[in-house]
Amino acid sequence: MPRPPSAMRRQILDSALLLFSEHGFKGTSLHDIAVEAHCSKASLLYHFTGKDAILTELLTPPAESLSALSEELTALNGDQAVEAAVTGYVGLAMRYHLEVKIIFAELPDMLGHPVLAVIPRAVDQLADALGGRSAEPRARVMAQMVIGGVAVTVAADVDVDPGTMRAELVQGALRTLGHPTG
Amino acid sequence: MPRPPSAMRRQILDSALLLFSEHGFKGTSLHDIAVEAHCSKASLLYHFTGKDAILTELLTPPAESLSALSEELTALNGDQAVEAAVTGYVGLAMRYHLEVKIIFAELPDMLGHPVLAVIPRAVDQLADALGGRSAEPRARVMAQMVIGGVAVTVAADVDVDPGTMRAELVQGALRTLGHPTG
DNA sequence: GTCAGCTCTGACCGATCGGTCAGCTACGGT
DNA sequence: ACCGTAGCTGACCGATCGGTCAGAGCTGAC
Repeated sequence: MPRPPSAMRRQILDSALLLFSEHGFKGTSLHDIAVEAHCSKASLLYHFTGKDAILTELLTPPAESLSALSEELTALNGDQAVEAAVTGYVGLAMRYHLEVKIIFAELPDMLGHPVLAVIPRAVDQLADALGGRSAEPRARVMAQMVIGGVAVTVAADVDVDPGTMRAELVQGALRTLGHPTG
Repeated sequence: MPRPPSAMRRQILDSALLLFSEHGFKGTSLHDIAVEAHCSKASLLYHFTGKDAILTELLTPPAESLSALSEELTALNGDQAVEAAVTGYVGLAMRYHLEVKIIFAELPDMLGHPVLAVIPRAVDQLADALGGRSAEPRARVMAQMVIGGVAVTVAADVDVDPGTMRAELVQGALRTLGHPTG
């Protein structure tokens, strides 16, 4: 039964993303992925060096995007930084909502993963921008609340169209931070 | 090395709570708990019928508290409901922050657990109160954002004293929801 | 002294885990 | 027609998982 030759690799990644986001990384076995992708377990390990390699390939794009965002934010200050941080983070969270779910599902074990090693620093910079470069407890708590709130909301199954979701998340985050909504 | 007789059971629960909150339920083995509690794996299964029974005993108090809160909220409306929901939920989340971490770490698998079967309904009622009994997309998104934001912030290791944390979480949640802070 | 019972343990079990390996099949180049 | 190689697989491996079981050790009642 010849399948289109290069399709299997993509299919494995899609199946793994779905299952990881649904049952967690540790909660998903190679057997589960093989069944979902309609191939054998050995075939997974032909295309990928191991279970970890699948996760790495899935999480690399969002990790790099988050790093890039945090770099851009360092050049901004004040309201500009807050607004850019909010819209940028909301956009990333929505684009990679399944990956976000995987990452947040198994913190802090996930942060030990090499490909995610950049996250703590990126999140720190993000929180710094969200808090308006302030060291006040209020600012730090609110930054954490926004980061977590957006991540969980995006990972949850709220039946709202994406456009509304994005707009409400941005405005909600700005309100949380005590910023006047333009 | 004879230990005070009934101390072991409590010690097992404390060790399990710590490890579950740190590495997740699936990420913690009975061996890990036994090492942390300074006893044998077989001893765990003398005091508890299984790994699940340990989790059940840990999660029952917060689950019952959440149920009780959601019941109280049904009697309130408008601003009263919002304020009671915010302060009640923030208080619960802080009191049971380790348990919250465990629950949020492995959603939705955790929701399949019998002792947590009450949560979806309780959260729905909580979200309803937070959203001011409105069906608007904005209200539902904001309710989810508050629930998730508070949970993640409380589960994270933010170095802020509990009093400040509680006050900021309540005010932040009210701002997120667009409520005037008294 | 001795017996009953609570607490605790080492040894062991089947199941499942991630991963390895030899080999089958199909196909493109020559 | 032949062959090299990419794609894929069943069978198998050691490790670790949650859980079982017979019995050791201690303690209080009589």
